[in-house]
Amino acid sequence: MTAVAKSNRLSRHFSTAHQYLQTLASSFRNPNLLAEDLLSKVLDEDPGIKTLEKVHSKVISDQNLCSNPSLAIKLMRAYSACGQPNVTRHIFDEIAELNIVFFNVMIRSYVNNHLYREALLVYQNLHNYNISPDHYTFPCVLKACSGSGNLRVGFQFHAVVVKKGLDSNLYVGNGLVAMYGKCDIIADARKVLDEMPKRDVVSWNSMVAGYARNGRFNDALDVCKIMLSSGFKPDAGTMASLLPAVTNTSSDDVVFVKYMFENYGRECLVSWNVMIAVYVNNSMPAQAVELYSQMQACGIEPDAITLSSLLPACGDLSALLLGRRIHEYVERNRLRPNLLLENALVDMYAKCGCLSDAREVFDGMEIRDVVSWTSMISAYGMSGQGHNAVKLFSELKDSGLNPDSIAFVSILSACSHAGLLDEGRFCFKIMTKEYRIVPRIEHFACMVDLLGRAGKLNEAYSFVLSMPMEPNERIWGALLSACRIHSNMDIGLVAADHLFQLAPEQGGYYVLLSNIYAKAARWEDVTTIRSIMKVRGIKKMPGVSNVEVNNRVYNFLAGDQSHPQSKEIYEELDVLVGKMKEAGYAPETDSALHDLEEEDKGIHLTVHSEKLAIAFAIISTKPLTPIRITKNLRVCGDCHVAAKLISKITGREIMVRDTNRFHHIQNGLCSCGDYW
DNA sequence: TTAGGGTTAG
Repeated sequence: MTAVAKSNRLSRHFSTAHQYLQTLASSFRNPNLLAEDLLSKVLDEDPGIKTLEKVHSKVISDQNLCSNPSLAIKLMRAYSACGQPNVTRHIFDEIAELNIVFFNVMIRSYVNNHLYREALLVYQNLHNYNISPDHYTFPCVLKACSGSGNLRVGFQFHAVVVKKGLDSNLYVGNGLVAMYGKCDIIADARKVLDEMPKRDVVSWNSMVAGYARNGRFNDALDVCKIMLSSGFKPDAGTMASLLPAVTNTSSDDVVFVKYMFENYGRECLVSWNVMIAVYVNNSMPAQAVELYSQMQACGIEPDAITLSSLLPACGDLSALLLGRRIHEYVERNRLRPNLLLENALVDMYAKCGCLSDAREVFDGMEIRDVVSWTSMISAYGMSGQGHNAVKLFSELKDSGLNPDSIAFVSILSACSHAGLLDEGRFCFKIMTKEYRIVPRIEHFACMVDLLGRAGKLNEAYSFVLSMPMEPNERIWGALLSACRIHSNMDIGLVAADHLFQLAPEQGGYYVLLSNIYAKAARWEDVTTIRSIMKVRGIKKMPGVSNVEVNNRVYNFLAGDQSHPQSKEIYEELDVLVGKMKEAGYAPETDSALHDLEEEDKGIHLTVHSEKLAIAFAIISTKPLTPIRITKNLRVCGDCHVAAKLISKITGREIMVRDTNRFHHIQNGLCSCGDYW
């Protein structure tokens, strides 16, 4: 009986690695059972590190097994799969008679563990043993080149491959296409592909990936079409390859990926994951959530990648109930620890305004990276808890991790929202001096916002003028916004002038300027701006408020009457306004003054989208249930006052997330301290 | 043996 046949026979009797191990002891007593077969089988079954170590010690303790090359190779592979390439190396170094297979396994172990330099050094060592690399060696070392950005060595390998006549090998050709694609030498990748005598789906997908990572969606698409006409069926890998080209892209591109998904991918989890990611990366969170429910209806179980992709959509939509369900699923299916997934959970809770839940996940993490810290810092920042953000930022610095550029955007923004002028200035200083991070325009925008909100308008303006790059819309926007808060006409006009050049179609800036004029009682100028807007056909983006009630997200526009319970909603609002007036509420009836970021001028303030969403939540949920609103524009001053009063009248906690931040409103007070 | 799917700011 051959070894394979014996092994197959054994595998019918012993279905798990655990059973093999249990039988192992008896195998030494029973000469009819070969220890080699048993150990070999255990190693083939993806053993965990503990099982692996047991097998390893058995091998070491037996003279015959110790010199068995097949077991040695399997041990090397298994350690690599457990993320322990150093142990793989240790075994490799002990082998008496090395051959190309040992070298290939060693190189692959390093590459799979991202140790590209080490992999290339092992390749160099081949010459000392007079061993020639083969068609298994090159795909691996080519990957080491692209992984380490070592294009020069990549070119050398290509020359060696041609010299050895290995360029006609499918795997080597695929390796070359992938290497050139990842090193952004797309023309060379294409040349290799075109000259390959034989191609498979991996060849095509590697080319698609090359174009996609260079943002060339149309070329990637053309390759898909050639692939189809050559008789190859795109698969989940094709979709996954396309993904980098389909972020913030046109709706046509999204439609095409959807077509691929519908026709070639509905069977495979990876395709669902890609399609969800495409929706999320193109600001289509509702479609991502919808697709996820279809996926569940099809009986396809999500994995950690599905959920990490979907959680940002929950955050965007403030879909807390779905977010919580996902969290429960993660716990139930033991998907933790998983750094990316846990980071996504922290962020989801933060975006849903659940700071304590976010902190609980953060505190429970075994390993945290700079993304984890940044998510938590910005969670505090968004909620106006600047001091907590500063405290956590200081802990991040002490943790041994280095805050990166994004972490600094978060902390600067947190300082700005909380009016922490000195702390913000300090952070900007250490970013450049201590961490040697070159400030990007985002950092400057945060500083302008910080200085401007705090009333240091001249300093903010000087800061803008001293910037090493051309100020953009965000910079002037932050300055104009600050000028409105502090009624600074001179600087406000300068900022507005730039904004009308940079973004002439953005209605919001015209409104901000008209607010400044109105506050200065320059009514003629207010009228002029209104007429300019009318003549140019400039409209404000309509305000939309979302509220999650009974597992569904409802949208409201200003003056919305489309909801089936519209009559009850307006009746409730009337009752509330009555009570609010008793409590001293006076609507800001002067349109120019309250016209911050709000909806259509023709509609009365009481029917702003936030108010409708609040009234709907009140009649649809049990008393004292917290209300969570998400708005696509900044909350207007009148709605802020109204929400505070409603929280006092109804005893409800009201959380409003607008484009900038959170307002946690309770018992008549807001977490922003009216600083926003 | 080869490709390919995930998290953070503004």
